[in-house]
Amino acid sequence: MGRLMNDHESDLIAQARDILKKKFGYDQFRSGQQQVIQEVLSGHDVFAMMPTGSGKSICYEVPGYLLEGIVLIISPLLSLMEDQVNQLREIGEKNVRALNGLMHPEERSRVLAHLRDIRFLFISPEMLRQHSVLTALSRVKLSLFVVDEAHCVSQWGHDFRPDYLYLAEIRSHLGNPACLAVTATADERVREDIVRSLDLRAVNYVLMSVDRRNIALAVHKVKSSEEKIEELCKLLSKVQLPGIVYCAGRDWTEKIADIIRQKLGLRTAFYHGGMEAVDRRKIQNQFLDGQLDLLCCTNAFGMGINKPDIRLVVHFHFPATMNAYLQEIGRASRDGKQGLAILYYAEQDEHYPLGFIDANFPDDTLLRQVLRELDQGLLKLEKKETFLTSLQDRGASETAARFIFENVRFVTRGMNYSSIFEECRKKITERRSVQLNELSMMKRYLNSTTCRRAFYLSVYNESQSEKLDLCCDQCGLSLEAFERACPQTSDVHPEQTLDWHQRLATIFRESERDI
DNA sequence: CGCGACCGCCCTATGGCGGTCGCGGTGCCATAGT
Repeated sequence: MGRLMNDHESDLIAQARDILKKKFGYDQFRSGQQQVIQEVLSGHDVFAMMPTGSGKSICYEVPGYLLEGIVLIISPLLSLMEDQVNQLREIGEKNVRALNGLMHPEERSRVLAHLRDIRFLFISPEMLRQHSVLTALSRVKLSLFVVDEAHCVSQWGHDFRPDYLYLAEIRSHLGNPACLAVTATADERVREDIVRSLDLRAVNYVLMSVDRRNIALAVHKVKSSEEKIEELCKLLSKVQLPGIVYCAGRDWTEKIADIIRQKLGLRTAFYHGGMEAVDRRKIQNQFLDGQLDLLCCTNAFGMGINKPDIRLVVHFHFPATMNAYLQEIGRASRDGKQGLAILYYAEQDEHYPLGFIDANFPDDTLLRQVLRELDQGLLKLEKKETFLTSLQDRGASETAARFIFENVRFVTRGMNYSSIFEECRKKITERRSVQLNELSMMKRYLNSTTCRRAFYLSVYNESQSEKLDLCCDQCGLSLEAFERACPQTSDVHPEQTLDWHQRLATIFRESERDI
């Protein structure tokens, strides 16, 4: 950073620029890319925080052509992997493969048998822990160990997807290739957590601003869900679309999609983790293709989505952390045009995140019971699936069941069960307090009486450079002002919009009658 | 934590009320059994 390049380094960069032109057709690196690539080519561990859409993938793709060996990319979602593989195929790269559980076992073996022909290999953290995979990979040279969407390490590794916490061990087993961790959102605590979990050494940080100056922000405090729906309808008839509505629960995504479709006639769909993979793919594609005006979804939607013209991100319920919030609103207006992020907040909404935090961990009674049964040999860790099912039968969530499994399995023989209990308790208390702290930061944002942007920037140790015209509700932004600055274009269902004004009038007449 | 679904109670009606209980969001992979 700021230091002068030596001859060797400038030579590498010249080569990198050559690849960028030849393979990807770009003349210049975008902000951040060159710095990351330079550090990667010099063999350093790099932590990069770059906004989505800034060309994160170039940062490992270009080095892939200059370094000897395989670029291994750890990717959190199978659908994302699929997209990433296709993108590389589109530029004519044949030596790119994914390795995951959806593949036929035979095909998987074939990939492992011909690793030397591969330049880019996409893989899930779970697959990476398989013996056969690890053995095969340890026999070849890896040029780079990329952790894509690296916030998952911190967000999911400690409970939801524990395999994320084994990446450091795996990397060391694979001869410690240089590591590139990339994400769009990680505050300082999350960054430290990622660096520690991945065991990054002498790490170079490339941190770009998280400020999305073209997204106006607002928090709208209400009393009830009914009021939210009313406000949402009003909003949707005034501002530009397409948009996303984030809800805390699956049921709400379906309910809101229904209401919007009926009341406003907008092309609306819902999306959540309870749906079949094919349906999810279908809805995602429809949204990307511009066949939908609005998508109501849980936090299942969004990772790896790069649709440039999303104009609106609504939070019908607030997310559990500021990182998640930034991640979600950051999906708006990637094309640089003006966008809007509006959050509806009712105090009772807090029960969602509180409930989620609770469901992540076993309660004391279950924990004690399970440990006693393990001690007496009534339960066995050797049969993982049986163990997990047994815990879930007693009311533990899948995550809580796995929490016990992961934390008990490596306990040394000499340890007695009451001290294991205390160890687990300690860990639960720690993790819970981390999550409660993040929630309380989120609540501070919601209740903030100063500039929203200044607040979230301060969470990332940044400060605001200059005042924006369309900043946030605390800086005087009103829906009317926003509407004036960004009038709804009439190409989105004008007849239904008119229809809605008539219906709104009818609703008001009806409610007057009720009073 | 707090919601909504469900149950049982009231004691002669098909409803309303209060208590209890379970659930809630994110996704990999395996393996057993057809």
